[in-house]
Amino acid sequence: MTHFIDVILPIPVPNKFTYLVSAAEAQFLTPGVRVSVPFGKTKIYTALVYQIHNTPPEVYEPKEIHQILDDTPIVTKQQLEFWHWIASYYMCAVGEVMRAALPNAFLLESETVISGKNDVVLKDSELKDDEFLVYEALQHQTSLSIHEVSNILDKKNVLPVIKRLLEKKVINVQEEIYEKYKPKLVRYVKFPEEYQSDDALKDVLDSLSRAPKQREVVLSLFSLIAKSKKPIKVKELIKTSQSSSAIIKTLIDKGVLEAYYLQIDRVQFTGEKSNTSKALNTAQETALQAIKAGFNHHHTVLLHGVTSSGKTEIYVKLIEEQIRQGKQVLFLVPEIALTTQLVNRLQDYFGEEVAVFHSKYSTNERVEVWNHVLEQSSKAKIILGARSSILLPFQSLGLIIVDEEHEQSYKQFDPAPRYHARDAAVVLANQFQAKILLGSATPSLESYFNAQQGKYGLVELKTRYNDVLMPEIELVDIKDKHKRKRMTGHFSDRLIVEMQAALEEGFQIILFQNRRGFSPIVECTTCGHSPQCPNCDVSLTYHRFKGQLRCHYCGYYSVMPKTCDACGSPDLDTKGFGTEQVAKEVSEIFPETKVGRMDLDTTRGKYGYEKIITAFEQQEIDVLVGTQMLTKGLDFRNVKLVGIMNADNMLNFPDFRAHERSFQLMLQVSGRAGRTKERGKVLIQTYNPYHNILQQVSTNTYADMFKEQMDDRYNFKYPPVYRLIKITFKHRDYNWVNEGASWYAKSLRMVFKDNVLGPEFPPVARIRNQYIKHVLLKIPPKQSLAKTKEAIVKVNNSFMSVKTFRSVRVILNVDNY
DNA sequence: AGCACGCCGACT
DNA sequence: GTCGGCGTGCTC
Repeated sequence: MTHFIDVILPIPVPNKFTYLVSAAEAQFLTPGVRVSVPFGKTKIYTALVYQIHNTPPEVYEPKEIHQILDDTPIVTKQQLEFWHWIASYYMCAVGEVMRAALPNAFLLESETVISGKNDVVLKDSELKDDEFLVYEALQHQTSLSIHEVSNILDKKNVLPVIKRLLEKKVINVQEEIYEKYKPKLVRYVKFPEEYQSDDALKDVLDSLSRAPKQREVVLSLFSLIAKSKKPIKVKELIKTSQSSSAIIKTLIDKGVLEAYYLQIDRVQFTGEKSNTSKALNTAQETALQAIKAGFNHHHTVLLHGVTSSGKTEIYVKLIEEQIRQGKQVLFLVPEIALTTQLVNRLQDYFGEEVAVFHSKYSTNERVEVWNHVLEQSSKAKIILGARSSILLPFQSLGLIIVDEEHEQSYKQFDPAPRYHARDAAVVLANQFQAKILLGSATPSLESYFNAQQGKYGLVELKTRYNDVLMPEIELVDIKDKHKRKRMTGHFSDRLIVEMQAALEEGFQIILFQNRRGFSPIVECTTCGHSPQCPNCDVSLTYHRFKGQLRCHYCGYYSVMPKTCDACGSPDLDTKGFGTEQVAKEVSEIFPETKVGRMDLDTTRGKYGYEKIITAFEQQEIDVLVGTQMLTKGLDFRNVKLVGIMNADNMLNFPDFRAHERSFQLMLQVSGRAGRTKERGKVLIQTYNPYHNILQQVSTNTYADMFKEQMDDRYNFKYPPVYRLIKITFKHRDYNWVNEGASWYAKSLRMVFKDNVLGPEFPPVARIRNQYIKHVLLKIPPKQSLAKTKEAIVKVNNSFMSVKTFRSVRVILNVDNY
């Protein structure tokens, strides 16, 4: 009988691929094991075994696999099932989910390597210049990668040269694959067997009598060993004996010392765990009991707890319970880089049982966390991570916590799979029969709606921890202030007075402006021209610090012109304002204060963000100006005043969730004020203080906001009432995008009638020289999702079979909000 | 996604 | 006349 395996390849094609295996291989292989397989004419790819069977494919001759890469599965059955759910729900290929899930180091790639044949002797004249260079290089090196060849020849396309060399039988070509994960090894030293007795040691010391430094090292090692049984690191020995690695090397070469290596984890927890979690106050205890009760009827419970109500302590209690039962816990956070404080707190309670996982980790670090989770190691009982951590190989998941569940960053936008980690986590939890808790001070409408519909349990926590009062929120009418000339730059007299007071009392201030840069656009006062990005349809943003105009979409920049490009007039005006300008104005109004800025520009480096946070925590900064980064669950003790510079630009954003978002953003920023005894104050500057959302923010009435927004969503058929799928078309050619999108929309309309919106150009219709058009599909509450997606796939297939449209990129985005 | 194959302009 | 550019189509 012949044996075959179906494998998943990490590429965006919908189908699986079938390979031929021997009986022995079939016996050995299980789903979830990696194999390397030949694919296409030359390449070798890493594939994942999906199933083993005996049905030969009908229309093609399968290839044999290249090699088996694992003894045991690195991906669990549950993961494979979950991947398929993601692929089908979010309309992408399983291969794309695989690519997103597996740490890069698991995906071995082949590299074409060429080597010289030593028996050929050629006359120079037989080779062209390029060929000769390669030939010569191979006389010195045994092998060269394609990349190295291209460096030698200093050009991109070297394949023709290699082809010619191959034809002239000067070289051999082969594909090499290599393991990417490298365990981290640390060098240790010990005395070799023969020197371990005291007598032998004495001899050694005598022999080193004329090498005092070396003698010193031997004595140091001896005393270190006497002190503890632990292995001695080379580093440690160098330090205690005050020697150098050269001296140690000499001793090792002499055979007096012996070096050996041990594998260690890259990510290690070094602190102490305090072992006891904090006792809960009455409100928290009530909430905890309510959550537990909720779990009796629902898999999912939504915890709506106001800012600084102590949600984390409740989470900790729930986690403890799961750990006691030997279960794994997944703690999802919006962006891990912004939650250093939370990591520290959890490690205080759980020590090394907490594993952190996020995209900024190096690929080797990710492999280690992956393996810990897979092996149910004690080092990964609690996984704290950003959205991609739902893709880890859990074995015994008992609880998922989704903190700040309203956060947008749970939704993946650009490469597929475009999944929403919160929603996918609900499915994942169900798969494990685990519980899932969604927590937020400002729940998303969809979660609150689900709770109201009885799909989720709901627990509300309305008092702040330690009975701190909610901050007092004041709306400042800047239209009126402008009229009465009470504005200094972008600061109203009210804001200045409050800032003055807070600074005098020694408190810190946070100013929120949801726009980076100095001022968004530059405009010529004579002709009205403003400089545009050459690659995108946007005006460039002025960044004063570097004297640059920059594009926030593609990264293009140019120097700030002295005169208008269009008419040559020197009168260039700046319109609107960003964080940089706010910071500058603060230093002008309060010259004595130290101002810090937190936005994408200032937090770019790996630790850029932490530096600013620490500086603010240690009160080296008095006033912190920032974008929405400021809202991410930071806990600053000494902030009394929060100023929102301009509420209107958020409210007027063209998106059906602009109001919901503004409410969330403003309340989250407000929550940064007055986290200790002193009651905090929030000033919101706006042109329209009578806007309902602002009223709801100022009275902190989530219920009103929810009711009013839900009315809109019913009326205008938006989520959570209707579901949305956004279809994006991209191409370099304007006409192709137009025609493609229209054709597609027309086909969809045949099935879905009025529930198809567009095609429409987005506000920025060209990014990186690609034109963009959107079609939006609204799905009524009772319409089957599966059927809808089938119909879309059908339309998509006929679209792809039209030759002229094929090069238009089509992106399907399910739940694109 | 790669990557090979295949068709057109700017250079020896 | 070739080299090298990029546009199309397939991969078990």
